[in-house]
Amino acid sequence: MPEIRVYNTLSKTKEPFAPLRAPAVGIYLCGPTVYAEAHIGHMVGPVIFDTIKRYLTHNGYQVTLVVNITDVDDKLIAQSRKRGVPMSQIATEMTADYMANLKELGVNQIDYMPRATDHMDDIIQFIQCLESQGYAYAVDGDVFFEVGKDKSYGELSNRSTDQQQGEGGDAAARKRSPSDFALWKSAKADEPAWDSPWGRGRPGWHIECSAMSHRILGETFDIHGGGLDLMFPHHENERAQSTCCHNAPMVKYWMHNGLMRAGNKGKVGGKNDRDPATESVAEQTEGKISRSKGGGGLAELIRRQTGERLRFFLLRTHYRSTIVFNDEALAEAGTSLEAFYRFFDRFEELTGTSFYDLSAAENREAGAIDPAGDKVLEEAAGLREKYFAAMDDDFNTGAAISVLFDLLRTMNRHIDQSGLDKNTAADSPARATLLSVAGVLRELTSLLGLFVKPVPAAAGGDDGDSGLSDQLMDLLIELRKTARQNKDFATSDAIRDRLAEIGVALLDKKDGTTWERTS
RNA sequence: GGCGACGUGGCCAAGCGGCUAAGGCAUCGGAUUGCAAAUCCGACAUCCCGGGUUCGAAUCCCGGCGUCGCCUCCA
Repeated sequence: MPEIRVYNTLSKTKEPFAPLRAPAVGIYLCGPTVYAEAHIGHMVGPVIFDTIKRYLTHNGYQVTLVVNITDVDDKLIAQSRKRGVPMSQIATEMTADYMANLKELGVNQIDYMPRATDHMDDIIQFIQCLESQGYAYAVDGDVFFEVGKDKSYGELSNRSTDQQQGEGGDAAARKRSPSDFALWKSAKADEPAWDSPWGRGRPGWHIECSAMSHRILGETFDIHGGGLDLMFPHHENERAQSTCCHNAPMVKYWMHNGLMRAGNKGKVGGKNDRDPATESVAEQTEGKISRSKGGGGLAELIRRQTGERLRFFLLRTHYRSTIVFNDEALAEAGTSLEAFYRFFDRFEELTGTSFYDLSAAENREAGAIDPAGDKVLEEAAGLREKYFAAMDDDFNTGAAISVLFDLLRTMNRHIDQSGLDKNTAADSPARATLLSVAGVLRELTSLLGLFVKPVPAAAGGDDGDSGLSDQLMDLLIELRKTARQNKDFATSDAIRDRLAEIGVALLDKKDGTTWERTS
């Protein structure tokens, strides 16, 4: 098995990936607290871990990926009051929004999405486990974790306990130390509540992750992921809870993805002439993206940009680095994606087969190709190696994607140089070579969750009269063809220019002219 | 104040001590095309600054400057 290396936040180094119970791998990714619509930043973790699971699976591992939904929390209660609807309704709505966004981005590798409210028994048992071992104490219906009892507390986020502020408010008086945090919060009269040994109440923020990861993945599991902003206090507290309850390490590898930032890098013309009415959310709020700053509306963003473009945009950069997000950057990602779509068209024209219908290799070994002296295949085999080397190295999707472009060039060059066209014999070696290399591209892009299905036709379609548009276009192309044959280029160019003005591009190719919408 | 990340061509972005510093966007040449588009070929960086370690550093260390994040809710 090839060596995969993973950056572990706990050790601050890349470590060889050696799962506890290979080939089984357990991954727990912190999902959202569902009190508001998701924003683009919420997708970074799901996309990278979806990709990581695809990659590990391809390498022979059997991965269980868990993404939790935290559906009970102070913010949900606040939202519930504000809107005058039950907390559960808000949770249901926002969970649906989150899942719809995941689907649009091609995130389909998640095995479990446990909800905190479905695991109250596990949560209560977990707190009892801590209480019985002296790590937790109850005061007037609240239960707190005593941070001072955990000697390894702070190791993950690299802080000492005397730096901790801990939550203030009315709970402060009941805590033994300011850095202690709530495991269970007693409920006020109008708050959602569950019965517990300490009275009616609800879980604190971190305990649901400890309880649910334990329930599904066990006391110690392989990978725990989440955004960098969760490292403290969330993950530090989770780790303390789980480690103390089980007297065993919680996680072998802690992986944290970088955060996304909104910004105007180009800023030609400065900020003054921006029109808030037409700007995206990202442009309006420079700096950190968060719900409290108005982030959100991801569904709308997806509608404008397509999920694939967003996924590609996220994968272009290494998962641990900060991504500056704005419409220009997204547009650039879209532009570079076009080269693939054009190739897919070209491929289909030449082979009569849709790239999307090619089947990806089952696993890493099965995908290997035998060049048998073919220069083009040798090149492709080398590029495939390069791709895997990049992915083996802490899932370097950015470097891996560069290989995709190399592969594209290899194939286009091969088509150009071999003179392949749609009349080439089906059993010609040049065709076979193209199909082999395309097979590699299919394998490598599937691993990134890219190009799994054709992009929907350009927005603003023809609705009812698409048949008519096609017929009109056929007519215009026919007329222009005649003009060109008569060397009447003034007419042929006029047709093309006028069509361009109304958003239709004509593309003259070897064996005919095609058209497409440009706006 | 404490902790941490980052600074690579016009822009984005790989690189983790040693091949000619990936790839994308943009730009400029060339092939191809009636002209375009697409495609292919080629051009375009010594890596924020200053020291140091080393036979050798974009890559390690120290010191600056700059940007950003966490320390309170946050993917």
